[in-house]
Amino acid sequence: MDKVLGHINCVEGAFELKCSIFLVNCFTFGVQDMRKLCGASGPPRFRLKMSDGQHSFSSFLLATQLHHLVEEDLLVPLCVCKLKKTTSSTLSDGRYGLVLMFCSCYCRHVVVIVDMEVLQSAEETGEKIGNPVPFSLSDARVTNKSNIRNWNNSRGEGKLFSFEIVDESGEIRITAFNNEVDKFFPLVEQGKVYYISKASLKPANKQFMKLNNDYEMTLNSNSSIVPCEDSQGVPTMQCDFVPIKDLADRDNDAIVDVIGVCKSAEDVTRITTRANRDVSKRALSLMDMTGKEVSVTLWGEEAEKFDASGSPVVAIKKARLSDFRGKSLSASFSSTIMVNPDIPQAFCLRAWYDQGGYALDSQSLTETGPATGSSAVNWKTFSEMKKDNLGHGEKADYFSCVATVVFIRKESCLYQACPSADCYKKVIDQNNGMYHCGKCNKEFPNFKYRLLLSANLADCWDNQWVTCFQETAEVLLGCSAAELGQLRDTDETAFDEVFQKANFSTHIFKNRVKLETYNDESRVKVTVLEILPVDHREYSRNLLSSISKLAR
DNA sequence: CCCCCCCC
Repeated sequence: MDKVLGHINCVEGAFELKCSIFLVNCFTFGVQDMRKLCGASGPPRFRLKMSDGQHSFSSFLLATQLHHLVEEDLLVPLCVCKLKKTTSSTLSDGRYGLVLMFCSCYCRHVVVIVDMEVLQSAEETGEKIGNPVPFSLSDARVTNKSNIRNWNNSRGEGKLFSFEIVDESGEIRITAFNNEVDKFFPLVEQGKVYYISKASLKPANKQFMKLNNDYEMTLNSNSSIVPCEDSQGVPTMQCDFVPIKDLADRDNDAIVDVIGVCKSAEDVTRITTRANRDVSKRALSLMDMTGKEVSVTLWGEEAEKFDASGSPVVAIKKARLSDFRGKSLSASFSSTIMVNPDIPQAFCLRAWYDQGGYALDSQSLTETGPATGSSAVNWKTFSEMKKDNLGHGEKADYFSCVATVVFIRKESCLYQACPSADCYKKVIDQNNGMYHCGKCNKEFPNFKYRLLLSANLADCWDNQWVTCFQETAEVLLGCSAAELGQLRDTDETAFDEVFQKANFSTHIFKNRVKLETYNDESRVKVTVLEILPVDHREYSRNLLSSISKLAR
């Protein structure tokens, strides 16, 4: 049996049989299933699993004119037979393929045996020949493996990881949950080749699907993954590298493959995302023979483990291009990062760089320099923010301003949050000394205070309501959430003083602005990301610039 | 059964 059986995309031609001698191992499936399978009221049909000693395939159907072989006890498990004529066919309705777990996972194809001859009886054969590996997918190379991720939502909680596989017919994503994570996570390695069988197949949610496939697979308790030793001929990752210089002409949000020498790298830093997730990041500068550099941001573990020493060649498949600071790249969950990959383009770059490329006076497509004090700061007054419709685009806008606090809402500035380390969910007071967190789905005897401030800021021309979350609110009030909570509960005068002190203070506010719609009503929401002390030179420059714009 | 794609 040739390896062409059971490709990811199950093309019709894949079922041409290249070898005609098979060992019949066993019979499976009863009469009813076969009728369901055929969707007709014909005679019972027999499904056979056969192997050639190396691979087995379980979706053979015996043509009715050969049923006598079964009835005469000639075609029995372990006999050896020669298939003289076969046809392949596709089940017309994909649902049957799924219901029957035909071909283990994905294939709706069957091979109908039209003519065959029993060459050797079961008695003569004696035992199963070889140790055949089931076909469901052919050898499939793992191109991208995720970390283990936990989830927790209204439908429950658990852990999962996913990986992507490619063979000569296409690509598909496979996800493992819970028990299957423990079982398969250590086994699956990026770049290696496996036989994968008895996975479940389901239509992919196109909203999230980055791969070119309408389906995706889930591992279940019956699934098996067997490393394939002979991986020759299984395609390695195919990259279509874009020269760095050409990135300048590519659209924002384009997904590109890049390769370059890592000339420099930032240290890894921790940031908190808008979704309150702590994540590591590290930006690299990659350079190629076009003499241009571009900044690429790595995230999470990729950022932490990256080692820039020795200026390695870095290839990234599926990086996202952004127009932040000119042009820059970001690796995402679907990106594959390869350091010093074993490919010709990498050898070529290495040689070029070591033989003089390193000395090239390269230019970066990504503007660099400190965020404050450079032209990268997007200074706006509140009236400019409104006039320029900031935040009305698809993505949020960012701007900085110098403004004075004119009012802070004291009411509802604190909320009782879940005491778990990384959970900021508001807890429900059970009025029995316990507090319930809907996110962790647990009750706690305590809570932590968190700040959510609504403040009115004014500059010389206008004012604006803004939101400060925990960190910025603590800066604005000069007081921690825990301290403020304590004061509110014990010393109202001191609590009020905190607000009086913060009122009419002037700072640099770095903000995010986005139009948000609730119940058909749209309004611009301004969130303060950072509060910095006023640099008077900056302040003057900002004022002058605003005045001159106003004068025009 | 997830679905995060982040930061300026």
